[in-house]
Amino acid sequence: MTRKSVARPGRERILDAAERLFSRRGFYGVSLRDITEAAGVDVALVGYHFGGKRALFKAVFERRAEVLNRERLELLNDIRLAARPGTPSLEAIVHAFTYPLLERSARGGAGWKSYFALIAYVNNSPEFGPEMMSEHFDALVAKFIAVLRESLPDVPPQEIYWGYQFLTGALTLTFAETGRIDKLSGGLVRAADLDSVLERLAPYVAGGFRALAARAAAASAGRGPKRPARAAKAAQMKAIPGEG
Amino acid sequence: MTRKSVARPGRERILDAAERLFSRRGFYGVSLRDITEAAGVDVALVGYHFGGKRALFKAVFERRAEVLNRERLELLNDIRLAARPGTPSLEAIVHAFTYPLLERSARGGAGWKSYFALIAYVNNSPEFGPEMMSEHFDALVAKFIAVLRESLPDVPPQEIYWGYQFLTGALTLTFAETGRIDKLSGGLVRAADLDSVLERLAPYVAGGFRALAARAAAASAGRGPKRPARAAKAAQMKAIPGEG
DNA sequence: GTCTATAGGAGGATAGAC
DNA sequence: GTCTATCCTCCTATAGAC
Repeated sequence: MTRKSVARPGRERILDAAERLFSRRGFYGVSLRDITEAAGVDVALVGYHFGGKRALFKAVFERRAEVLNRERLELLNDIRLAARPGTPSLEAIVHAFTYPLLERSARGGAGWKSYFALIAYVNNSPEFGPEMMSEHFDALVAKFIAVLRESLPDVPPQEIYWGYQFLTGALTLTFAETGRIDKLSGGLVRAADLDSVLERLAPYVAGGFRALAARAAAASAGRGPKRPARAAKAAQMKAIPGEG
Repeated sequence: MTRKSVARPGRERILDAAERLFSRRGFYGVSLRDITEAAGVDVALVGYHFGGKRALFKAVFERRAEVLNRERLELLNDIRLAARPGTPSLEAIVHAFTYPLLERSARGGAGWKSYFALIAYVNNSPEFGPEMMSEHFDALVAKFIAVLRESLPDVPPQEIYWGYQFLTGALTLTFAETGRIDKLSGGLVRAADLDSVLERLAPYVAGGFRALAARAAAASAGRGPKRPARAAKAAQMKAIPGEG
């Protein structure tokens, strides 16, 4: 018991502060001075530990990614075994995909909370999104999509990808916790109430997938019901003057 | 015909350039010098026309908001009249909510394309989201939610708000067009293919709302099926050392 | 590992000429 | 409405002492 409750070393304090600040104002909205001041260390330490600002940003993003992926993969395997010889329900698949994230955002502490807000920022960023999200999460996402396809064998793969895209959009906006829904609902619903999200996101998304499956089946059965008739008025788009 | 095809005035060129750049790198990722250089005007003009960088940002956001709201409200009224004496389908409501946006992002030109990417940025931003989105869109959103409630009279209002939250998350990630889904699907699905989104988002979301309705009905009928059993393994959360 | 000091540039804003 | 010129702050990065 030579070093019980050692002070958190500078490197970790920088990561913590960077995580918190990047998640609120993005990569460019935070200076190294902001971060190191919040961390209580000197600016020069960023160069020493990480090399530069961008490298620090990536380090923050990577720190918690693998923990999550391991846990999500375990859950996915659990439900596959439990469903044998059949396949897991859509609800179970989406639950396994989202539960480790929502659970940690809800009860993992402030660091995790910030981390998921950062995920929301990155996932919606044209600059960082494709590169950073793909690098750390696409391998796992591909596994989930494979299981979704097993559970929806007659559904064209495009439908699964679109369904996943809508899922990840809904999920990441939830992580952002901007509080807009609080205001909109007059306080009836709170963005921070992730237990409510946990109860609802899986059925919502499963319902969405089933609707896409039905739509695809109808569309392939001869000319089925296509898109809803567009109101004629919508076609008259008053462009801003001078814009093509 | 005294001034046919006048050169676009400086003020508009600044707005155009700012819209494009802000949508790609966010508020802090773009300097006034970046913007005015792209617009081909001097930096000082931003001060003259808008007052400052933040005011410019708000001006960009506001420029196209009311055009959209007017059109969406017209569509909403159209479908309400068409459905009389009943209420519109969930699909029709979601379609009216999203069609004007997706249509302009797809075929409104580069300015509109950037604008919706900017919406994605703002909607997911803890700093700008609640204030800017609420100010310009909440009045309209409240009207849509009212119609959703009419169409789902037995569903608790919280469910409608959650369903809306998931909808707006899916929609805004679509606007971001980061291209991640292109890579993930091996090119089978393209983020820029908004016609495919237009065909799928309304049924997906409608299916989601119906699933939330069913869940709420089951939950209120005595202790119905609660959340899926949490895999025990998920509880063991290996925290990062030192984090509470 | 941590700090001091500083280089060297980029940032937003604005006064004032035209 | 537009540009020139300039102020002063803030930025990232790094060399070097401890």
